[in-house]
Amino acid sequence: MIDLNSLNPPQKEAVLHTEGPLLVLAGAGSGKTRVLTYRIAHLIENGVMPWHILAITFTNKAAREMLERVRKLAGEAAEDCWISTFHSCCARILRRDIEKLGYKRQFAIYDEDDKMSVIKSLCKEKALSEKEFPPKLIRSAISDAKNKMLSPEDWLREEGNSARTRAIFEVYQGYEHTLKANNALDFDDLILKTLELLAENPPVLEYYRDKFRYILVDEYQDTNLAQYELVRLLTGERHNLCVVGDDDQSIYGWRGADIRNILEFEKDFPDTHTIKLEQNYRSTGNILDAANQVIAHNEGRKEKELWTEAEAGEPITLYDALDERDEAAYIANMARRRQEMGTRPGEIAVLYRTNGQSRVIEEAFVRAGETYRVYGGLKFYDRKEVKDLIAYMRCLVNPDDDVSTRRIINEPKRSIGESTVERLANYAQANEMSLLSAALDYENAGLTARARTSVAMFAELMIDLTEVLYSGTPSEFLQAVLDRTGYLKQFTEVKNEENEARLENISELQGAVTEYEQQNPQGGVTDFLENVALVTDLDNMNETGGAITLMTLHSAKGLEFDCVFLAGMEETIFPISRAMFDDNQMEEERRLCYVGITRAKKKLFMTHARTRMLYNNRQANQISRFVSEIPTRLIQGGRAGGAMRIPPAAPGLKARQSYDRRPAANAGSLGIPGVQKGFGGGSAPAQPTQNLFSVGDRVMHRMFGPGTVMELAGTGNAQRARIKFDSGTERIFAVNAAPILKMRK
DNA sequence: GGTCTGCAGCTTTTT
DNA sequence: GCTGCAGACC
Repeated sequence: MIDLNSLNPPQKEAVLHTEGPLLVLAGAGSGKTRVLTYRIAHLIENGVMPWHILAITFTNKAAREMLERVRKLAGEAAEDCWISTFHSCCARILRRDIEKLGYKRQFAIYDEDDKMSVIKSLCKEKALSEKEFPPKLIRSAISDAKNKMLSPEDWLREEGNSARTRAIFEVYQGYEHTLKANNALDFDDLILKTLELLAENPPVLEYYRDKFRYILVDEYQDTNLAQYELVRLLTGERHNLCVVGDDDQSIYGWRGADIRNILEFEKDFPDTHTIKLEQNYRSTGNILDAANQVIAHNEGRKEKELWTEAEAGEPITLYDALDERDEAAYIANMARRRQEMGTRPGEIAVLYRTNGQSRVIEEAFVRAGETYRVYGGLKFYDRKEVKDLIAYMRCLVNPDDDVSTRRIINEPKRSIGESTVERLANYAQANEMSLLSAALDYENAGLTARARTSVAMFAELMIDLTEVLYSGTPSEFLQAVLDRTGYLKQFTEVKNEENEARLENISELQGAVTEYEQQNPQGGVTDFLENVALVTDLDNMNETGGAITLMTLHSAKGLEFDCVFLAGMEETIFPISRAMFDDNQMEEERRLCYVGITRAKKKLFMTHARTRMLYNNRQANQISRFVSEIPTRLIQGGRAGGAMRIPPAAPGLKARQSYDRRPAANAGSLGIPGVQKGFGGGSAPAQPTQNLFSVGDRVMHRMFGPGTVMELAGTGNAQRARIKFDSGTERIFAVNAAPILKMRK
């Protein structure tokens, strides 16, 4: 029996209001997941069959967590609910019935890379220059169009017919043809094709409408038009739809998420009951206050103000770092300090705007001997050797998949070059067959004698492997691929670090396949591949357990930690430069900041660096406007304490030190009271004994900006330098005390 | 057909 | 500073 008394009145209301459309506007940390899980458990307890419940979340991680929590409340019955992401849910529906749309059941799911290669080859075919039509731009145009449910023709109509749009239109059209011919869907198609399937097949629609009598959608603010339509279609007349969201946490506008879906829900479902959850149970007062203040700078939001009964707690700590390495060292140091104060490492997170920022922070953690875990970034399944092996699996499961066939036809090298592939491709096109079929038909494909031999061997190999595919388990199949292609040979012949790493990745892939097999005994290679495409990277990671978490602000959504670091609080980093001139994008950045702040339960650190290496360029950024939007009363003064000085990188660390570092005294103020200063105000001893500067060196000074060393006197700690700044000013400094950085030439 | 080298472009964020 | 690609050379 679940106990509803642990819920506050609006939460309880949301759980009990089971019939009819329900909109729950749930601020950050207001117990949204709690409401959803209790609601599901409550439904089950009141006689709703679990298989009549569909709960959609935004990430796999969230889905798993929700399932876990429902299981705790409702027991085994939870297993019979569908709790999944939009994309997995659609893939599941499509695996069953996609043949009705003229696809085959073993359809492939294309990732961004696959899409790119399709687009690039189409551009080539149509002789479009990559300068004038960057494939990336075309890719996003196509994705935008799909998110808005526009066919190529619709899109052209909307955009207007010009030479330019016409060209993109043709690529879009060709792209659709190619994917269909390859029996492949991209991420957007998963939603669109499901919609199509349901819209065109009344019995199928009826089946799912009857099946899903209660639908719940989490993170509703992040749904796009297609997803919204899908939900609406599935809901049917029953209208037992409960959506939970927070317009202030909409951070996927760039992916087609349409905030209007939440703002206009009440219009779309006139009998909607709306409940607001405004009491925050997560953060202490100061953190919540800061979050409220920041988000208040946005316009066009649903008015709400989070409040808490919790005490004010610790103030927010802002650290003013000299550069990104100082910032990283500070974070590592403070993370250590918090642990000494009793915080478990799994309760600490470092959040940043772009994945690229993680590297320096990782290096600092390595140096500090800290265990950490990076989410996102370069994904396991993106590594070349892993992709190659996956491509073997893909093209044997789905022989229409020319993209995968192309990838492995000469991998490892088997003397099938560009021209041979082109010949095969032409033959395939002329005979409306797949590239793989053309290879199997090598005798008639018009190849040179030499090429014919190579292709014949390839064809043999593929036939062999197909047999294993149908007779063996996925892991046996992968083993066969490795054995019979000689794929490993290229990495075992020469022993070096890189090859070791690749071999390790391959073992890891084998491990992943085996693990998948154990967890899904009835699953075949097709299921494994679907898992690879949809469940990707981080979801497969074990519980954060004992490690500090590093991730982007985007992936942090929905999570919470006792102690959070927001790194890189600088203009052009966060907010990111491209949002500077677009009000909508700027508001989205601000929402992202709001998301970041509200991840913290007890302690929030913000850091920014005065100069930062970006694109091989050292730049000095202003402190982020978001920091200035937080009242100074919430921000702590005081010192960082221990010296932050970083020893030179150990040789094995691969850390790049691009300039020499001096301890700084009397760090300047940025006009924000109580800002902690870099290097603990010069408490670190000046270490080097040899001269750091020489005449002609370019340097950067806190206040005076860039300049050139004109003259030097003395050595070591006593060295003084006359510096002429670009602004015209000339000064003499005691080198080891002045806030000067030597810049790389 | 394979391999090496030098250069351009690049980083938002993710299912 | 890294990656991917084009062009040159074997």
